[in-house]
Amino acid sequence: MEEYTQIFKTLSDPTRLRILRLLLDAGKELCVCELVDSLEEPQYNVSKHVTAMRAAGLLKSRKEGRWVYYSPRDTDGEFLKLLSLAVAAIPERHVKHDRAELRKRLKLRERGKCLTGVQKEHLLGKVSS
Amino acid sequence: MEEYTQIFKTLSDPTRLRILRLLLDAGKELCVCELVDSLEEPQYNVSKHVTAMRAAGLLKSRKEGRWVYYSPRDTDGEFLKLLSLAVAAIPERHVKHDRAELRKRLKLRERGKCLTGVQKEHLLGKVSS
DNA sequence: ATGATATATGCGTCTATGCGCAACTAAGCA
DNA sequence: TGCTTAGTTGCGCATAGACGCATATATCAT
Repeated sequence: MEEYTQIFKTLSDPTRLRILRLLLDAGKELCVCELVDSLEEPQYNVSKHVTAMRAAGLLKSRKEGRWVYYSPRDTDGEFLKLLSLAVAAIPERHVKHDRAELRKRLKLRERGKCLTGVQKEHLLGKVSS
Repeated sequence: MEEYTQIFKTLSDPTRLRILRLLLDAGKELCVCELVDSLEEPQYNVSKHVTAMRAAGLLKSRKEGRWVYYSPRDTDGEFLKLLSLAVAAIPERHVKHDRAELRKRLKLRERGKCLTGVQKEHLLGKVSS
């Protein structure tokens, strides 16, 4: 069962659950800096989380230039399909804020591409300089 | 989101996931000693896990004499309903053994009631005497 | 090449959690 | 009243995981 408990464990962290839900709602791949600005979590943290989710088989990634776009992995099995539906069924009020931040952030795209990094400087994970 | 991450965390342990799946498959409430003999996990361990699952809102319990019967809580919301379907969709080979042990154990019931405690003595959690 | 930028990762720390053991509660029975 | 039995709970240990910080990698621009 470890194959399945691993997936539940991955979703047992608020940041990771928010990431998956945001990606499911967005309907398009998002890069790390867009996730950072939407979730308002430090860059190194978001990066670690998406890496873990990718390892768990929940996300796939695509590198384009300096950017890495993440999206939900195609749900091959019935289990993952139903699990995604469950996550998508979390009432909207829990995800409203993240979605609003994402909408703002997506306005910075041009021709559908992300052209800049993290906008909220205090989320970079660097302290001085 | 903690309300939801808590549920995922609860299912991120193999024993707890097996308990839920077994209860979903059984279609009837099971007492602790029946779970112990089916899962072949120590009694105090199973007890702790079902207590945690009950606290997380996944199970309900009913006491009858010396026995406590557990069953999946009625899934009021869409989220829990889909989550239960996902757990029920875990391929059968992962739960075959537990189910076989449960089938054997249920033969000890009389008039639909459990009349005895843990049969596999080494799972009691007591060591000597 | 040099520097800037997007993302990833290694390390130390702190907290959370699962397990084994032992003691406890509660219900039935002699 | 005591003994047995089904289940629960508190404690200590060991491990796993999340975070912050610093640094590393990789790509692009000048």
